[in-house]
Amino acid sequence: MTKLTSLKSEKRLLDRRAADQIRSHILEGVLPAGERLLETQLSEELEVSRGTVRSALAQLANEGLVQQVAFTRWEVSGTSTVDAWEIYTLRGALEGLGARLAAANVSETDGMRLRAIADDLLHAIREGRFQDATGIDFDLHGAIIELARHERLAEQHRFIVQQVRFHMVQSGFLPNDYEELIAEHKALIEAVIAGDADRAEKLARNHNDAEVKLLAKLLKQGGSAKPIREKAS
Amino acid sequence: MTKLTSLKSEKRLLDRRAADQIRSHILEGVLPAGERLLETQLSEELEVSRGTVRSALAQLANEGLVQQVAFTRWEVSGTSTVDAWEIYTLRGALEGLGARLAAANVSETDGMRLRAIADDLLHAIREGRFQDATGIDFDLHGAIIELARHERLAEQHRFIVQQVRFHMVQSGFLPNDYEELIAEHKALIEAVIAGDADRAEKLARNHNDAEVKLLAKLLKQGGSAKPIREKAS
DNA sequence: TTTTGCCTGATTGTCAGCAATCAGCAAACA
DNA sequence: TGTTTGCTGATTGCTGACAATCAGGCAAAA
Repeated sequence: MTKLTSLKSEKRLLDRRAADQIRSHILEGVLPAGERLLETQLSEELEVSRGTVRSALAQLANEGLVQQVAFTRWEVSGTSTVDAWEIYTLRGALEGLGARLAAANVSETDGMRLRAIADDLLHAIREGRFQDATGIDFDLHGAIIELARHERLAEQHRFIVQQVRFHMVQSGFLPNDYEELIAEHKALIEAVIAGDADRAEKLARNHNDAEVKLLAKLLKQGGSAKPIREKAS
Repeated sequence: MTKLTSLKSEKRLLDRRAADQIRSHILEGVLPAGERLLETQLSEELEVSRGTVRSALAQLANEGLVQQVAFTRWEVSGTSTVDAWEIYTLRGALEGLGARLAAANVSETDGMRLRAIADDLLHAIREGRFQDATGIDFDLHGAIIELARHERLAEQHRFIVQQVRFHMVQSGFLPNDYEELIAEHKALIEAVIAGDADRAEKLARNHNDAEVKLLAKLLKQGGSAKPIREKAS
């Protein structure tokens, strides 16, 4: 007899599924920043009522992917340089805590798992599959956070990773030095596996430093609050 | 002609106001953990439709104050020792980042403002107004976060502070050494004012250490997942 | 006595329609 | 010609009613 699994997760409610679909479209760049979202139109396309769409949009607003102007409009949010700076600094703090806790919890099988993911990442980069590499990168950080066994931290981390993806889609941002990326990851997971909490935290926090410093520099220069177009044509 | 002010903030939408009311009741302990919430009953008491109540409950679920079992029930969430450990560790990480950034931004007037709030706190404690003191304590930490000029951090901080309040209400927790509390606050704000980012971060992170260590100890001993009653009588 | 199946009242999930509000345009006016 | 004012179509906010689902009780079968 194969292991049975709860059906609860399958039987997702309509509003959740509607949110899933709209979210995918946003994170794949089909719906660009500033794009207006009409409740009626969405309800027709998704074949659900307007109330259900409203509930879905409210969820996405909580995730920061859309924003509403009361009585007027829903639109896809835009991410500015300031937003990017916020996202990466917050990510550093969260992953720092995660790495610290992970180092305290890590088992031998956990360590093997981390090394396996890092290996996948290495291969993806070596073979030029950069799209895959980005996904595996997130997986690796997610795996470390999982080891922290901290539900709220995991929740916040999922949120911030989604924000990172959101910003990457909108800005077309990609890592520019894959060799350094690999080296940093290797050092981080080895520190976690060694149980060196201080070092693991420091490495996790510094992992985004290149981006944060670049963004801070941009802010000092231009201070352009919202370079991404705010209104759809 | 007196200065006019925007009505936008007043004219809050019905579902937001409904959420505000229910939230107050929960955070004041009127609605204890595990208390069942009926959409129909709430809609009658608040004199709004069930749909509006649903929207309000969805917001509170996002804030972690209530939880729903699909097709079955809404209830006020309970906070366990594990939850408390999560809340305080997360708080440390967030306030650490906040203090670091605040130290980089702080102006002279900011410093005076912080010292004034710390003074209020001192007086409240000396005069035995411990209820007020708790509020001023949160204000002080909020003021530091504000100096970080980091909208997402501020948002997360508001969330985690609400969780702290939620847990305090449910567990009846209160600080036990006010003298140490005062000393720690004083050291923290002086480090921020001095612009010593490293020290400010360290102090902010260690501020919760006493609680975190106590909670970690409790977890190692009992490991009671959910001591707060799960179901209402 | 225990298990199984069914039924029922209660509660949540979804829908379609009415009410409130707004942005933009056009007419009236200075 | 530039500005104000009132109108209008479009869109969101809210409501009441119907559909889907569930927990618990009761009775028949094992």
